Amino acid sequence: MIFSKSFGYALRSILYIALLQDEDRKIQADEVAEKLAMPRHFEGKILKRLVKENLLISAKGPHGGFSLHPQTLSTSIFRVVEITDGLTSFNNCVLRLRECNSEKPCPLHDKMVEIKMAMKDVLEKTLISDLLTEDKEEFIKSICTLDVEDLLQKKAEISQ
Amino acid sequence: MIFSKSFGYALRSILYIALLQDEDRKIQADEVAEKLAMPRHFEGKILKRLVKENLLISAKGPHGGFSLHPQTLSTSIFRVVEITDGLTSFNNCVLRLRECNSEKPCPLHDKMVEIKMAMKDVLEKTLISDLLTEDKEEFIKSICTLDVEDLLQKKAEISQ
DNA sequence: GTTAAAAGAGATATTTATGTCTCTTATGTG
DNA sequence: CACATAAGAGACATAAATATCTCTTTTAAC
Repeated sequence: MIFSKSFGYALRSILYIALLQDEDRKIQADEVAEKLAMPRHFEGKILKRLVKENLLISAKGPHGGFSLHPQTLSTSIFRVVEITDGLTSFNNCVLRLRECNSEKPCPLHDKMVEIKMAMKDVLEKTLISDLLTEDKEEFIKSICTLDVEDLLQKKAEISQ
Repeated sequence: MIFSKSFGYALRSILYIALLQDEDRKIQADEVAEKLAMPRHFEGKILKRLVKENLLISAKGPHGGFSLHPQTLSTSIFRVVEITDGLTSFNNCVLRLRECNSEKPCPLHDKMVEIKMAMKDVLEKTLISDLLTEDKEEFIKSICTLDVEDLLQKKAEISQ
């Protein structure tokens, strides 16, 4: 796969929190894990990392949980890839040759530079905010495996 | 990484064999492994697979070894990726959501289709023959970690 | 047909990514 | 301050990719 499974977990978590957070309500790791069908503690580590990287803000204790860092909506997908997968895909030779560069290119070098640049370009230009849509219900369906009705209802209950 | 380590081994092996094979001389797995610094038996499995997929031809016994299947020069890199890595990168959602498609797209779907198509296009249009150059010596340097002089000399000794 | 060379095949080992479990730390609330 | 809640952290487990080892099969050459 192009990106790790962790990347999928990270991005979906961010989007879920972006959509369902509220001034009155932070999102708990338990909820994210359950609603998005992720392994609870594995996801916990990813969220921790996202906090460390200033994409999320966390709060311990009762009514604690996660919320988006203010600047996260204008953060690129490329940044998320960087955090979960690192930049080796973009910086290193696909044939994994140490001495491959524009001076001493491997046979695939030029073709791959073309592909990588195109990919990087799309990822850098796509912001978290670009991925959110108006239709919350449809959106949540698109990143959840579970039914969404009780979920939106739950949010309504809490935020009122 | 975009492609597996196996892909690198496979492609480099094919290119090495393409370059150094001769009507008089097949290339042994031992030689490929040594010259391209690959783990001998892991590479053996990859070569076996390439034989099964009709990219290489093998011969057992003394003076046996591997040679290119006639059509391999006009085979695309995409085919090699398909053999070593499968097509999941191209066919599946990067967020690994089962129900992601053009009807019910995940938030990244359209962007990724764009990226994947661009990548697939380059890979399909790039043939093994496109990667080979006239300058054999430089070429071998570009896919080997070792010095090439004694290697070309060896070939000269054998093929005369 | 014996022998040596080389691929093929299967068992096992290691590494990396992913997943689970348990305990600790911090904090809001009564 | 006591307590419950939720994140954080570290030990341990499993799965998948990569790597190694040993044995078997095929075949050319004598």
